[in-house]
Amino acid sequence: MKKKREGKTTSKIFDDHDHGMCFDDAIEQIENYFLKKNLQFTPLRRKVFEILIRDHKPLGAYEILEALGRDGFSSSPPIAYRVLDFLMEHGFVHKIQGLNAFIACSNPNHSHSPAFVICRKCEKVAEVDEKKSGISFASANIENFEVEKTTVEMTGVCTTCSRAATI
Amino acid sequence: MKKKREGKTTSKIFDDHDHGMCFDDAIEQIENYFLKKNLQFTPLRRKVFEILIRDHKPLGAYEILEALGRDGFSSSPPIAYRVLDFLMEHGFVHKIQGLNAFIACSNPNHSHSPAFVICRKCEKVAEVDEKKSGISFASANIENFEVEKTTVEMTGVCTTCSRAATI
DNA sequence: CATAACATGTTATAACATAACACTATTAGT
DNA sequence: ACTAATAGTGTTATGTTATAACATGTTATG
Ligand SMILES: [Zn+2]
Ligand SMILES: [Zn+2]
Ligand SMILES: [Zn+2]
Ligand SMILES: [Zn+2]
Repeated sequence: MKKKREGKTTSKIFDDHDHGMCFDDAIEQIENYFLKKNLQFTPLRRKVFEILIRDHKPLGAYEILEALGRDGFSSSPPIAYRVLDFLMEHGFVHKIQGLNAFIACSNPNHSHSPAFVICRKCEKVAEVDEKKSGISFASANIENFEVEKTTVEMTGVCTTCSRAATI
Repeated sequence: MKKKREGKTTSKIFDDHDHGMCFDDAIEQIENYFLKKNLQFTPLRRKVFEILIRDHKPLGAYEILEALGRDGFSSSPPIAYRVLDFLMEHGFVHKIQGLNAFIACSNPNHSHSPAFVICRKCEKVAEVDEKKSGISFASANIENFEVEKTTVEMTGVCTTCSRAATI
């Protein structure tokens, strides 16, 4: 019995989402990055990234594994988790904590503290930057603490879904 | 084989943590709230809250279950999850997504969007408010989206731990 | 080519969470 | 007080997410 995230259709992430780059651009960017950093963009890593960037929505690790299996790759859990960890280290994938799911970065190649907007009805997710979100981390200096990583997720309902509900 | 969160000592949450209220105060506040709202502060709910407020650190659901078992309560998973859901609904408990753990609220009885500061070394957690965190949600109005709930967690290293590392 | 470092494959298991249903206790009407 | 409805708890089973440990393959380097 599966939980959520199964038959949802995908399109633009929210009406005003800035796709930023298409599939090909994303692949090219990650290729260049790996080349520059002397990292191996192996078939497995490429495939995992392709699966995530394909329709650019959050996928659970086991959904990614299924997709890997369909494409002839091994599909035991560590395969996915290892590659996801690697891609996250280099900023090409983020984890959505509130969904236990992973999503391709909308804005790689510049260091950033991503924030996510998550519709709890259609489960679309948009990655937004500080300015767009209205959240500022700039002054997030807690006394006696060195912040290394921030998790910011805003859950709610997108206009499309709230309109649909009132029809 | 257990994972993290096992033998850590507890004291104040970070050096400058404002406890806000002691154990007895916390219990009194929750009692009053339940009374006012005509909710049942049952022995089970009281015990779960006591376990969490006792040393005021994040606990996994299964740690709470163990504590319940030790105190003569049933300790099958739904027991903990149901009570935790209930306490979270009413703002007395928060979930720390990055730790899959639950913590008693440091500032109940006023609606708030909590932010958490998490030391990845000692796993102490402080609940901070917007001003203290330097994060402002005030203008977090995303176009085409109604934000209902925010998750903000800042992970890093507290001064105590970073000092300990350089000795 | 040796060898070290990196990457992947595999099995097993840990850790976290919920579904479904039974039973009990409390509350609300009559 | 009786009864029905609701809320709370108990129990079993299972679903879901993630990691440990170790084996094998692959790639860079001297
Ligand atoms: Zn990003
Ligand atoms: Zn939506
Ligand atoms: Zn709180
Ligand atoms: Zn610390």
